[in-house]
Amino acid sequence: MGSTPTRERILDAALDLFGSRGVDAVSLDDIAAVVGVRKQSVLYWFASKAELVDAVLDRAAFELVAVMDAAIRASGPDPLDRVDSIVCAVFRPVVRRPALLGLIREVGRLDPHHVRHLADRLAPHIADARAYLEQQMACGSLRKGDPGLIAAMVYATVTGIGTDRQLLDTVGWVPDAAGLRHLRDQLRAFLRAALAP
Amino acid sequence: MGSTPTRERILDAALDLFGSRGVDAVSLDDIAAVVGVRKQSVLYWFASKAELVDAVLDRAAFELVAVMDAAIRASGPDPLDRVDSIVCAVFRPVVRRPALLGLIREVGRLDPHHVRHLADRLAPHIADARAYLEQQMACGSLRKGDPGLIAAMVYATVTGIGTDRQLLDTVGWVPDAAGLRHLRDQLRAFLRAALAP
DNA sequence: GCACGTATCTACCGGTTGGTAGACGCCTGC
DNA sequence: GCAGGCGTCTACCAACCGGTAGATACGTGC
Repeated sequence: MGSTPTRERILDAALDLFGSRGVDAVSLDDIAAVVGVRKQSVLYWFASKAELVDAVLDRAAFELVAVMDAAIRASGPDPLDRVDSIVCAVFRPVVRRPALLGLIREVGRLDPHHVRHLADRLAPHIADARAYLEQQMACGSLRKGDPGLIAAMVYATVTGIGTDRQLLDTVGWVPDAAGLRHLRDQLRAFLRAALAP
Repeated sequence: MGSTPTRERILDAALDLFGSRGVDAVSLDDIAAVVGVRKQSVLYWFASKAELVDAVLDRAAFELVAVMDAAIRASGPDPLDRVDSIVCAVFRPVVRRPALLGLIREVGRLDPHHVRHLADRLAPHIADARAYLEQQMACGSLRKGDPGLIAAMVYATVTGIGTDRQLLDTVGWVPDAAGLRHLRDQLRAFLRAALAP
């Protein structure tokens, strides 16, 4: 098939399948079929399904953290603008690949081992975000509140919107290019109103 | 075992297991073991796993809609108070049974058939909520915006908080009785700030 | 030419899955 | 007492799961 190395194509296919259908509902055969290879070749690159799950989680977390870091570095000093630009930056990969957030949301149902694995990798970034929010609240640039909870609510709102497309359909929203921009701007206004001091 | 009829105990156990681990990760044997019966007795009451899934979804949707309806009837005319009392009302069953929202969020990964089944059941309530929001926005009692999206964001925020306990742990929040009240009040303030005109 | 490492394959294994067939006990009406 | 429905059971099945073993093709260095 393509020239991309097999290992990368396996990670790619696994991310999409795990994220959209759930880890337990996807067999190694399913992944192999997408890649155009046999299950045993998947097990050649990843010694077990658990190891593949870890690798996929690593990659998804890395990609999202990279996107958010870039957005933070590119944004101005105002914390509301900063949240705004993070949302915009995260929105693009998320609507292009709904499986990304779907996968992260899967974590809660996996073995505690996977949870710890991902938590360790994200811990420093979460601590940074928390410290930043705390500081901005202290100097009055953000509504006061528990920074951990505020971060959790922003996360919950973004992931909820990003992953529940099918449920969004039931409230009468059909995703097209203009609709996506509209959705993103509504979400930004929603968060801005909730966080302004 | 208990005096509750087997069928009800099966639905109960299935809701908890499906919601916490995911439908595909739960076998009929798992459910039967919790109920204290053999898998074949489960298949006596529900002709197939798909039929059981439908019944469980029906029940969860019915329970949540009933709780929200009661909260709406008990609340005053102010739309912000109404949202507030819905959040409070939903919060209780949700923290007591995290599987409830976990199950509803599972819907997106299931067969389109299940999605349609649930959507049909919820459609009238969603239409009501939408019309109500539209009216309150028109007369200036709520921030203006796409009512479908506003509803979706409220939903996303509540369900995100309700279901991502393990991820919340990673941002440093441990759930106890006082913490739960704290979380609920933060969430109410968050939504109130986001929806106020 | 040949040994070696790499990447993939076919063939298979034990265990588990959702689902079927049929027997067993138990209550109830007659 | 007994016929029949009801609920649960044991026994089984084909399909599928993750994973192992071993063969095959294809370089590449010597």
